[in-house]
Order: sequence, then structure tokens, then C-alpha cells
Amino acid sequence: MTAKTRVRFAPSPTGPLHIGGVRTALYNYLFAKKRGGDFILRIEDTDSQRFVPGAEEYIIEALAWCGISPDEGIENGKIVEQPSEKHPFAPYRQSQRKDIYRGYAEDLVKRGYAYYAFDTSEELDAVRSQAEANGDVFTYNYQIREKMKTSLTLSPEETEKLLSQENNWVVRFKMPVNYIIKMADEIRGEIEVNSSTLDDKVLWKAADQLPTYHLANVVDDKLMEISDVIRGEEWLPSLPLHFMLYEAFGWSDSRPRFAHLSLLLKPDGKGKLSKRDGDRLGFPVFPLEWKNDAGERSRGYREDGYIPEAFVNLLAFLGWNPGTEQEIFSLEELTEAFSLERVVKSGAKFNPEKAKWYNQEYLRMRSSDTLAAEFSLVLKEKGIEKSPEYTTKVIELFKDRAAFVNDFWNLCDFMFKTPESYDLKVKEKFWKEDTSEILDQVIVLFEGIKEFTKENIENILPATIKERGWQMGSVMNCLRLLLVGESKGPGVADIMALLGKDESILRIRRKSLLP
RNA sequence: GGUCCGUUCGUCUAACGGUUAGGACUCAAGAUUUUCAUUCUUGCAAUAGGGGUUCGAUUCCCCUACGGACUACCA
Repeated sequence: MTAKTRVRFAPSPTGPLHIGGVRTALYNYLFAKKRGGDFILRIEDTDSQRFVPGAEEYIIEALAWCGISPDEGIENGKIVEQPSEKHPFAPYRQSQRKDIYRGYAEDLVKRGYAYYAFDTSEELDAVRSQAEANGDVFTYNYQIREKMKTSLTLSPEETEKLLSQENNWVVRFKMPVNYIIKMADEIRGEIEVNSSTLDDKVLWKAADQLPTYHLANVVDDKLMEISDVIRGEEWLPSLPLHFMLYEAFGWSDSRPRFAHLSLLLKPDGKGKLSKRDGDRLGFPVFPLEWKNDAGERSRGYREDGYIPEAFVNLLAFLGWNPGTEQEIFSLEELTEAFSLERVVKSGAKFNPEKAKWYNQEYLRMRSSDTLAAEFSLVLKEKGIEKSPEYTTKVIELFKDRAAFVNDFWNLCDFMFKTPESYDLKVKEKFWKEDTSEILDQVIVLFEGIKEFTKENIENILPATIKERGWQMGSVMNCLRLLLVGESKGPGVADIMALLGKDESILRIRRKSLLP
């Protein structure tokens, strides 16, 4: 029998989650749900220096907006702090688990896998700059540790003394020499690294009594019975360390499987997508809007009008595909179709155009009622009150032309207010000497239509134009000019039927206002 | 510099040794819509380079180039 699938998303609350992080969370979620497993949210806040207020709440809200609901770790929108049946491994915030880690670090020291290091930051800096002066890059490794002030070089008595006197010592992992670490990655296959190229990473710090990422991560994954670790590629270089840690703890048999996701890249140029790219390139890099301490806003997909399902869909396809030609997937369908085997190895550049296309597809799937309700908020801001029925009919007519709800105003503002300006190029092209007089006749014609429906207008107007020998192009385009103000929009009959007889005629009469 | 990862149309990707290298986005052209948009049709456009292995390489191996990540008492 295989153990239950349990995955975790473990962000650190150092700022807003960006879309790469959301994608990692999504893949974890899909992977777990596909296998009937659990998706756990854990907050890795072991760096007290970089903690950003509000970031944790942001992460929770962003996941919720995407429809990704953790099975464990949050309850009622809050990180769980007390163990319960549903959340047996609480607290899920590492800063509240700090007492757990020291014992593990000391256990490693006792058994010879780690050691105490007493170097001050000044001493470290000195060695580092000396190495740089020699043209080398400083790494705290097996060659260096023999020269430093550690429990390896000091006598047990001295070590004990320093341990009790000093409060800024650390525990470092004692990386073995010349050992070939063989690892497997679910996406990349076999990877081998010689341990001699690795350094002695700090595992635990006396100064703040906190572990570093590496220790906390391995310990918590073990304690929380994580079966599969799916995380960003930036963690690949520390995978050997993590493997060694599992080995040192004697946990190799229950070690989770690992999968490292390629990074999301800038749409132009080079490098991984960063927080600044969004504002520079004109698309959001964050799921939700974020305001920093300085009051600067970074755009969010939610605030930009993206439909969460569309956002999730497009994110899923950045580095994964189902192998079929289907591109539109609900969260449920994604769950069904997802597999790590179909995750691509190379980094994906984010494509804002395609993102827009996805939203358009989802917008069309929404009912006109729903869209009208959302659009009425925009109308309200502009001080326009119209019945939901009317707004729905307008949306119905304009739905296929929009990619976002926010597009509607530019598309159909003339359905809500009489045009105040007119595109004179249209007038120049289509307005003839007799146009004004013809339009007077058209008004009379419209006044005679009892039921001012699209069908009736379509039956009567073109026939009359032909009958009386008017120019179709001239009359229709001038009519449009008066109704819309420019050369755009749905059929003239559609517009008039919705506008109603009175408003339509009123707009035609305004021909006298044309310059 | 070192370690590791990667490289198919402009972009996202398919093709797990045999295809006219497929699809989507973008772009262009045409049709429809007497407007605009939609829709439909068509088109443009790629295996980084060089060596192997093989009857046959996008696919396997090696080298080079390029890109990326990491190289903190950050995650």
C-alpha cells in the first residue's frame, strides 16, 4: 500500500505571491486532488527580518480567489495554530513551531552530521573578502571549516564555553567530502552531484533561535508526512543538501518525491519574471492588487478584470499541457487531466496576449445576466441607472466584442447616453445634400411603426430605402452616425430596437447639431 | 568563476527513432456583416550549431554556443 498523497505549498510571507508562486500552488493542488490527496498550506516565516505585514493574508486571499482551497493549514481564512482532527500538524506557521527545530539540529551535531560554528559576521566577512581578493568565490566548505572557529576545531570544553557565553553561534551541516549524491526529480530525471562542490549550510541560528529554510523545510515535510514536494526550480540547487539531510536524519526511506518546476520568464528580454516587470510591461504579475509600505500599487489580475477561472486556466498552461488540443479547462477538468509527466522542463515566457484571449473565452461562457450585474457597477460609477433587463439585453448584443467587463463601456456607451460628439469623417463620406431631408422622412417612417422591434425595422427600413431610390450606404451610415456618434457597433436595427422609438428618433433629430 | 537545469514557429506548446514537424496566441489576406467587432477560410512562421549512434534522428549520446537558477546566519 502506498502512503496517501500529501503535498504542501509553502510560501514565505515576504511580499505578495506572484504568478509563478500561484502556478506552483496550482500544480500542487491539481496533483493532490487528482490522487485524492491533501493540499496543505504552510507558512515559512523563519526569516523575521523579511516578514511583510499583510503578505500572509494576501496569500490566503489569492488562493481563495483562484478557487484553490487547502485541505489543511487554514480554517476560516486563517492559518491554523492549534492542532485539531482536521489540522493535526498545527501550527502551520513555522515561527510558531520554532521549538521543534533546535532538537533536530542538535541531534545532527551529536551524531556527527553537523557542528557548531562560532564565527562572527566580521570574521566571515574577512575570510570572504580575502577569498575575493585572491579571485576566488568564498564557500564555507570542507576546506574552510577546518580553519574556522567551530566545534570541529575547538576542544569540547571551549565549545561548551562558547555555547553558553555566546548567542550568535549557528549549527552548520557537515557536508561529506567527495560523495556522489544521486537524486531523482519527477520532471527532470536522474541528477548527480558531488558533495565536495557543496557548502556547509547553516541549519539553525542561536541569535533568533530559528532554523533556516533547509532545516525547517525538511523537518516539517517529514513531520507533516508530505509525500511529494513540487516547488520552483530555484530550489534545485539545494536538493542535494536536502537529500543529505534526509539521509543524516535516517529518513531516506520516507523521503518525499521531488519535482522542480521551471520558472516563469519575462515576456521580453531575459531572466525570471520579477515583481517590477508587471508595471514596466503593462500586465500584472500578481493575482491581486498589492500596495506596499510606500503606498505604491502593483496591479492584480483580479482588479484588472480577469475571471479567476480564466486566470487559473492560463496559468495551468504555462508549463503544462494535456497533450490534446483542448485549451479551455475548468479547475475540475484540470484536476482530471493533470500529471507531472506532462509538465515541460523549460521555462515559459508569459504572454499577455494569450492571457487576454483566455479571458475573452471565459467572458463568453458567462451568462449575460452575470456580466450585466458586473457591468452595472461600472454604470453606477458613471451615474447611470438602467434596469437590469435593459443592461442584460445590451450585454447580450455586445458580449462577443469584449475580452473584459471593463471593455463594455467603450463598446456600448452610446446605449446608455446620447452621443455628444460625432465622427466627422463619417459625415464627410456619407452625408449628401438630400440626407437631412431623407432622414426627416425616415423619422416619419419610424413614427409609423407600431411595434418598434428589430424585425419590424428590418422589414420596413431597407425596403423603403430601395423603394424611394435612396442610397443604402449613405442612409444607413448616417443613421448610424447619429445613433452612435461614430462608425462602430452592432446592426442599426438592433441598436434602435433596444434604444426604443423615442430615443432613436430624438437622436436622429439631433442631426441639426452636426457641424 | 563554480554547481545544476534548460534550448521546436515571435510566444505557449505537440510529435516519448519513421509526420508534408501539428495546434493555440499574435500578425497578414479573403469571405460574411452596406459600419466596427465577431465568425469562418487561407496564409506567414520553428527543430541553436557541430559531431556521433542508427537503415533512419526534433527525439539517444558527446562537444560548443546561448539562456536560466543557485552560489547568505533569505526563502
